[in-house]
Amino acid sequence: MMKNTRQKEIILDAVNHLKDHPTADEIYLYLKKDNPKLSLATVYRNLNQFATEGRIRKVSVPGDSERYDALMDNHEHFYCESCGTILDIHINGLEEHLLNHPTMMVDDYKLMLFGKCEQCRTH
Amino acid sequence: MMKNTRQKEIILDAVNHLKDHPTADEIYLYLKKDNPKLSLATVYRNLNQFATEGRIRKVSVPGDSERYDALMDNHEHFYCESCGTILDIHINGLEEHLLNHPTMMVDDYKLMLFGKCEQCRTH
DNA sequence: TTAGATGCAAACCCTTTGCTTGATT
DNA sequence: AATCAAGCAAAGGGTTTGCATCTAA
Repeated sequence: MMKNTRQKEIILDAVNHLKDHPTADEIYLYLKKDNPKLSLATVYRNLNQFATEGRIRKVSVPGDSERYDALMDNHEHFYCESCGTILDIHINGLEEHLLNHPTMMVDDYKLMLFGKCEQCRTH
Repeated sequence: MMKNTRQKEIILDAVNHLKDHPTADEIYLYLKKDNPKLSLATVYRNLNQFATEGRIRKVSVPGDSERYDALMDNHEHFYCESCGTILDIHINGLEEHLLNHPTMMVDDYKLMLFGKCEQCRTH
């Protein structure tokens, strides 16, 4: 069975606190400041464990590091091609649209939308 | 300007011929049989070039190698979690659904559907 | 006390790059 | 002849793993 460690606690807190879909390395650097002995391997191991347990989610950006998201409700991701920000967005009726394929039994999906965010479009 | 080489020709042919969304390495091994001097770097370089030119498409599977697809029409991908096969599928009205977000200007998207394919469900 | 977690460094895997040689235009 | 591409090997970057030590239960 799983043990509760200080590392697990601060890593999960960090994903919750850094709401911008951080990479493992960003989480590591963020925590390293106050926890100088923390190791990157521990960050990876725990993120993987949390993801397996369904406590957080991985967000893949093609050709880039894996990112982590503590928001577990139903939402999509928008990747801004100018500034690299990942925004959470909602698309009405998408889940039903995707899971109700006539012949395929789809039980999950990963979607990434691309474009320029509001900020980058107007500045 | 770009030069026409035998390597470019056979690599593009291979992606067209191997319709199962092969990885760079699979393409390399497939071609290596008849072209023993072919190098993996050449395969990668040309696949990237073709993708940039819009002649083929990259298909990302989270946590796996990049795959390549010569089919350029509008379709989605279904990843079978049992056998690893990637199937081409069509989802009616999806493009409009995704590109017509009320506030975001979405100009592209990547979608991967997950489940078990017909084969794996019935055997 | 002991199973499980951490830290560290090394290993891994996929992909890209530097450089010399080779081929196309 | 000039330029671009190929081949090879080495480097790169992100992620995982082996192992000794440490810590929660």
